[in-house]
Amino acid sequence: MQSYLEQLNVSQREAVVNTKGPSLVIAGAGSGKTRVLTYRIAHLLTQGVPPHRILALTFTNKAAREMKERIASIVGADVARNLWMGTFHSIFARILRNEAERIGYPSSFTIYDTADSKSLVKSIVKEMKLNDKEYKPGAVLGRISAAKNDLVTPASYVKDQHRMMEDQASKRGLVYEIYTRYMRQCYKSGVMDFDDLLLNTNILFRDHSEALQKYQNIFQYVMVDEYQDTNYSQYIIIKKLAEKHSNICVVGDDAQSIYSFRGAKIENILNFRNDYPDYKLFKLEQNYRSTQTIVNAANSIIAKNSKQIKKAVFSENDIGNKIKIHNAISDIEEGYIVINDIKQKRLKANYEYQDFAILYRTNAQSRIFEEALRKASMPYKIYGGLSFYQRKEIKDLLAYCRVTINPTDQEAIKRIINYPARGIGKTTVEKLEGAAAASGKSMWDVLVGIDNAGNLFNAGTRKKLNSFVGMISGFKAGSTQLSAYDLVTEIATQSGMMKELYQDRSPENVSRQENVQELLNGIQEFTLNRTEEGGETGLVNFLEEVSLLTDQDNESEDDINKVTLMTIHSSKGLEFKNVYVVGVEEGLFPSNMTIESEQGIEEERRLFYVAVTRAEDNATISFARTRYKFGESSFCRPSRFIGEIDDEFVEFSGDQIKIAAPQSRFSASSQPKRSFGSAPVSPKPGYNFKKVSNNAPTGKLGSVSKGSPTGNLQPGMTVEHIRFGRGKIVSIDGQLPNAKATVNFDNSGVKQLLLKFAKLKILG
DNA sequence: ATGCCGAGTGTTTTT
DNA sequence: CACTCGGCAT
Repeated sequence: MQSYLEQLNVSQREAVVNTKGPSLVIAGAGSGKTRVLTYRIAHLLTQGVPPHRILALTFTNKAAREMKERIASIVGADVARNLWMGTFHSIFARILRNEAERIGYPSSFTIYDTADSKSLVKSIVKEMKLNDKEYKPGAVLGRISAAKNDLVTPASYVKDQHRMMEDQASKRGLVYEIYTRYMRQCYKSGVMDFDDLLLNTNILFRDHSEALQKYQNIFQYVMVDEYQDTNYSQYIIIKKLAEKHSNICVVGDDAQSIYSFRGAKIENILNFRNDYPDYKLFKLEQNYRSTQTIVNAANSIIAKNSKQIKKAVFSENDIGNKIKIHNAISDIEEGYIVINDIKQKRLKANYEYQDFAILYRTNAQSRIFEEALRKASMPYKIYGGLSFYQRKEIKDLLAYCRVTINPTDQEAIKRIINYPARGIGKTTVEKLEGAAAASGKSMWDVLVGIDNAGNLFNAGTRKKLNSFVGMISGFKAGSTQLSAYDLVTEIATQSGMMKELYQDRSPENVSRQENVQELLNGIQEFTLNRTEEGGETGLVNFLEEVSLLTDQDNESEDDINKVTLMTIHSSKGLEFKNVYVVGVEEGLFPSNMTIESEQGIEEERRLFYVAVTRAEDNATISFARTRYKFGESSFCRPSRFIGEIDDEFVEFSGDQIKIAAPQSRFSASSQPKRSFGSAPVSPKPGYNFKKVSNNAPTGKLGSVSKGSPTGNLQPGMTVEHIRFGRGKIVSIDGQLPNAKATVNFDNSGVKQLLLKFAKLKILG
């Protein structure tokens, strides 16, 4: 009966059974954090706490799902399913859907993904006639998002001197105005973006105390996973919800706080003791995951950080192997080294493919490993490419669904109003947008009343628009009669999407057809699951789930025994027997974007800590001395982090490279600048230049390079191929590596010569 | 209104 | 390199 308690060590058990009052559980990497959370919930349930009075918040759907399954296996599925357990976003989307009217939203509100948000920002920038070079959608959206996560509304944004100054400094002084319009537009469209789900929950609780009280009463116990990753908005929600019963338990590890870029405040966990002075502290310090060497090495890394909660993570597992550090000549070679190592380990130590993970700082690094794995015919899976839900055909179909549920969803309308092509062009859409903005109505309302819109549109256009409205209204009518599956099937055919996709059997179209079919299957599956759980099965609910899903959430069965490739960020919470941390170079990891500030470096260091602590048996680190960036090869030097691991835990493979201490930030910033070098080349007239890359030379001479690395050319060097501009490679005599030229001092002359020469001789 | 082509530009990380 | 955008041609 109580057997689950016996599976815990002393501190874990303490954390599980002390359920009253505020608790802070500091859980070192691999210390059984999930186990504590699940058992704690199971413990509450066996003590008779009704499941629906427990709120458990996670950051990923995957974490929530796994926890739910584990709890179900202890207390039974029918109890577990009534828990309020899920991601912040999904739980509060659910609450907002119930309470939407209180804050002026339709309960059928739809959710904008990042692409929708960017597109909206873009049209606002355009509408305001601002320079889109300065007001880049991504950057502006970042500012808006940061403001929302700090609960700064447009009105208080203007008064926030710090923000305003930052905006002015980056020549984006009007962000506040864009923010204002953005909010207004979303409100008018009945949509929320990701941040709104949290912001609006805050607004709901701030302005409607009866709503707050309702949920305060329901949630007798509040639990939060990965508390170090909460932002201010989330922090306030939790604080308010837990106020009444004070049974709040937060679990996290300050050493693994890696999401400050999206507003996470490590202070939330550091200051927990100030918020709840009568809190109990539980420290989980025994790591069950990794070898002693890995744990100790990781400790030596994180010790370099200043801000942290003191803890002594230790392992009683085997000592294990030292962390191997590979020094590769190039990024390509790094790929081979890693793949060969996997090959050998797999054979020698009987590992399966799934026991290996390659972790990198940026998604762009995946390609090289992908290629190497493919060449070696090893199975692999990549996380973080464009996910299923971001594919065009899926977004299109989902946009139809969104418009059906919520016709005022403007970005969704814009996406499908002319897809498949029905002769409603850009100008018409712009006029519609203008009319909507001028009248304060939503675009849909303008569309519905199009015949009264004066002579803004000619009769032909009006006819087309009316038929679009008719189609959507038809879908909407169907939405009350048909099951979600039948409705979406209907939408796919009636809209003409199917016809478009089935008009030919090109490979792309076939794959699109399959994707649409997969989405339909997904709806079917969703309906079945929800029916079983007694949940809601409407299309709204499906859309909500889908909007908050990430690609990690749909792993298929045949993806199991494969080598995993992912960013370090997405590896958090996971573990693998063998981990390769690759591209550990200055400028890449730590990223150039972060090295300006100590805070930035500390976060990168935590990221490095996360990477190394994913490993159970072996952690391998590698760096390359040259790497392709922007289509050009450039020199790199090993990351300062490599030098920060205590020597006793590492072992260099091949030449040991001295890891220089980072220099002053001016010189540390990186790779040698590429230079024109002095670049006389003596191509003889008559050579054939052949275009190798997509783009022809622009006429700007970028660099002349020797072999692949671009470096400072010295007189006397032999040049092997020539580039113009960025990534534009021109071969001589049709052969890239064989064309030679010699560098001499005459720089400008050579530029001219090359320029002229290239222009004349380019073929194709 | 749509589509192709060259040119320009940029890389952190993501619920 | 990969992606997007603007311009020009259809």
